[in-house]
Amino acid sequence: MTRASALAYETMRRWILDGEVQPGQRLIEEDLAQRVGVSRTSIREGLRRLAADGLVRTEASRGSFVLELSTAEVDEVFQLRALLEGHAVSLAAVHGQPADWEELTDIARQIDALLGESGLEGPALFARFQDLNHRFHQTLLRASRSSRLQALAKTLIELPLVTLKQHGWPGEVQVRRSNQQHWEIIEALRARDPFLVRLRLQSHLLGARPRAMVAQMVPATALM
Amino acid sequence: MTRASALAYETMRRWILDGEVQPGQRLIEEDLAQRVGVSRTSIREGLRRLAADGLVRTEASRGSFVLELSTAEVDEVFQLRALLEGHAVSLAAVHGQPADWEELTDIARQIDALLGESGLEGPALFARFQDLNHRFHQTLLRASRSSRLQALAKTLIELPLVTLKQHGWPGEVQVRRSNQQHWEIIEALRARDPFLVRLRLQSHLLGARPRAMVAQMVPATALM
DNA sequence: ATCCGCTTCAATGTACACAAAGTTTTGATG
DNA sequence: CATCAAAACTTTGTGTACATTGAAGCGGAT
Repeated sequence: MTRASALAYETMRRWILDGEVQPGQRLIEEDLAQRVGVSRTSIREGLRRLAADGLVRTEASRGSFVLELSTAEVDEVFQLRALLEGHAVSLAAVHGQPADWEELTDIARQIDALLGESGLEGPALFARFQDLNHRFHQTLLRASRSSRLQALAKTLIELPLVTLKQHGWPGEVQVRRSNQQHWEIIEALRARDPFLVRLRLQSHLLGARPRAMVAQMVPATALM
Repeated sequence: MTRASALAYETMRRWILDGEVQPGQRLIEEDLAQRVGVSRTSIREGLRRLAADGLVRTEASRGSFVLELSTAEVDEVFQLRALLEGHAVSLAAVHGQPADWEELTDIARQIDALLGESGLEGPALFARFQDLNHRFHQTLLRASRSSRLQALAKTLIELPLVTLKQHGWPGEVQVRRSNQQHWEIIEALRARDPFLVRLRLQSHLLGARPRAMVAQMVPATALM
């Protein structure tokens, strides 16, 4: 995959993740080709990659549609993330290097700094936090030294982003609590305690689900 | 995706899983188009789907290559299977229906029947067992009622098949032991015991790894 | 007025042709 | 004989035209 189809893929991916196209919306190849400025061939290739990522669903001879996620499905994704990322941090505790802890520490510091800045509110705070938080979790995955696990989790992490605008932004309080948990995860990693770090990461993820979802929770015994 | 590209995908997929093309082998689009009897366009679409499944790796402007898996990577895949399928059976114990248990029982009976047939040896026994075993695990996944989990595990299950011919066939003794464990898994499901069934499934999978791999094992604490 | 079937149209699926990139061969030069 | 560069060739990437399919609109019959 080179210039044109990569451009198509990345452009459309951004549109979906940034909410510029709505969940459930039909994507028409000809339109996309015009808007991105490449041929339908490259658009199609991009759409297939997005389908593989799970960000669009393609029905034969009927077109492609932006992913829609019900609340229950978002919850399902978070549970799977807890499972996979829990395993990842557990591996990270064994195989990770001090350089990994440094990187994580750096990100956590930047989030703290964010909270220190006065005048940073709602959408702006959220966007910056979102980005740093994403990097934190990616770094955790990389520290597991398992590229396959990393790939599996990466796709899951992105899915719920399509519905973000519907859930509203988390408040400053929640960001603060979230980063507190990041510090605790780093601590458990430095101690190289695979059990503790797994539990802390799973609490972190399952506790972070949007409030509306908690009602849809599957019994806890099912996750473990 | 309709006739031509589906044909391309399924044909090539079969070639890879049946070992008719070797791991690491380069796949040339023009050749494939001729052999399958469709245009390069459809071949390319098939190749992209195979890449999404992980069965081929595509390098930009350089071509597509059949997946190669080192022993360590096969082991990694089995560990991830243990993680995901362990979770799946745990969910199945909660959400599964009697009809699911019946289906599993039926498959286990067929495997027993296979062992009863005299004169069934090496390759032939293996092929039949392989198929039934695959159906057993697919049924378990379906019983979890989590389509996403099912999709994730499905791709993992197929990966090690590309190297099967290198590992040789399991003996009748191993098939017998394997199916004994299937019966135990069914028993735990009927009892709706999510913990026990998870442990039994994980033992089943990790114990079934080819002997050569055991040397490459990651410490058990890391899996949990 | 409603339902069925036909026509029309819009969008996807497939093939092919040309462009770009990479690899191999060949030949000249030290 | 080895090395490097340029040309020829092979293969992948992209654009465009045509085929097929599904959906929507129209018209007639009951």
